Amino acid sequence: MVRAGLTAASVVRAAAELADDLGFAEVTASTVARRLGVKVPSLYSHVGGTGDLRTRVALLALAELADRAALAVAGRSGKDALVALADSYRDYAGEHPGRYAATRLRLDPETAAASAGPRHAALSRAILRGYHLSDPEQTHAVRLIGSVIHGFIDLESAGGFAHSLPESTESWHRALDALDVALRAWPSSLRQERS
Amino acid sequence: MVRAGLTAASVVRAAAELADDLGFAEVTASTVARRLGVKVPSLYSHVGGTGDLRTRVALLALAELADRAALAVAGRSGKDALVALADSYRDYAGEHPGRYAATRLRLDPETAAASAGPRHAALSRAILRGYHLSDPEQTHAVRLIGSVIHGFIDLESAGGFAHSLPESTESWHRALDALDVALRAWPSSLRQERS
DNA sequence: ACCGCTTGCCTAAAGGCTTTAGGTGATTAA
DNA sequence: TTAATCACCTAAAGCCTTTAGGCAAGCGGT
Repeated sequence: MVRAGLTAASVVRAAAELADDLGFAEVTASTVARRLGVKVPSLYSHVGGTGDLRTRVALLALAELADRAALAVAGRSGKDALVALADSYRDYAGEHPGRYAATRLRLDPETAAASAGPRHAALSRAILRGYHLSDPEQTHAVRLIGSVIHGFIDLESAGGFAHSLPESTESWHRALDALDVALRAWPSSLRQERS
Repeated sequence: MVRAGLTAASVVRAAAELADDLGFAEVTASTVARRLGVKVPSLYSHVGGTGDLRTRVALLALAELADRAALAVAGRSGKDALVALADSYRDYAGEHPGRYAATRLRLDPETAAASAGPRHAALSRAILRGYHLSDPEQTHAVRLIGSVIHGFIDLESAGGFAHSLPESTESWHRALDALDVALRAWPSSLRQERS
């Protein structure tokens, strides 16, 4: 009997590839074992089961994405940095749809705190250095940036913009232009205005 | 043997309630049958199975949400209309988290076209009457509005903003203020600018 | 080189979910 | 009242998850 040489890492890698190929929902002990050419119970020595497997893929994706985003933002500022950050997310989602979907798995607070999640928040905050917002307003702005980026990618990947002109990439550029405008003219004091 | 009086509609209603209580992922033939006090195979006369059940919940939610949104927007214009539309989405997601999650189930194109989905798009477009954008720019703007609203609600419901000040409702108001600013100063010709 | 120990991967088995087939009793209409 | 319909049932097959326990591959010590 030739041993397959499984490790926790190799199992998770296979799960991540499977997620990208077939969708994150297809990541189960069963499908991963099949892909590895191994019987299902063999996974249980390396990984806790289907739930644990998904969590590990999420942590992997979060970390990979944070690495990419950090690299993209390094050496840029202002709108340049904003666009680089946003593009790194969208590109990652395009290349690794399953991993990106994994990114939004609900993690328990303890796991979330130990994940790369906080690095993502820190990157958004760093970008805002170019926009000169007060500290509490920065938090609101971080949330807006996250909403636009995540919301667009999610709708796009769900096929919301598919097969309808104009190109969704064009809309993406417009959304980032608009976000940049909004951040520069941050409306913290305009709350009372009527249109 | 007392008959339970199931109909397709009553089964879907039970499924929707179950989604709101336990999460959309818990909607299965099994859990719904349990909630209805009925054996699993009994559902198959009324509904096609787990997949069909989820699709029907999605269609129900899409229709309910479109009704609410249309009511909210009626008689308003400009920023008022934008805020009313956005709030109707967020309020619905708050009251019916499972149904809202169902809203983002991938439907096959035919089903999607027959759903209330197009009404949602039409509502966003209607709102933009107050912002005087050219037709192709309207499409970009519709996508941005969807991204901000959906992205925020999704991150909020995933617990992304939980337990960290300031209040997420405050951020929501800021995001809509910023969106209003962005729509009024729509950057269709500023694409070349550097920050 | 051999021997024993660790441990990786296996088979077996229990329990749950999905879905189809076919039966039985409750309701309805002649 | 009785016959027909149909709502809900039991039975059964197949897949997935997870635990328990076995066998043999490959390592460390001699």
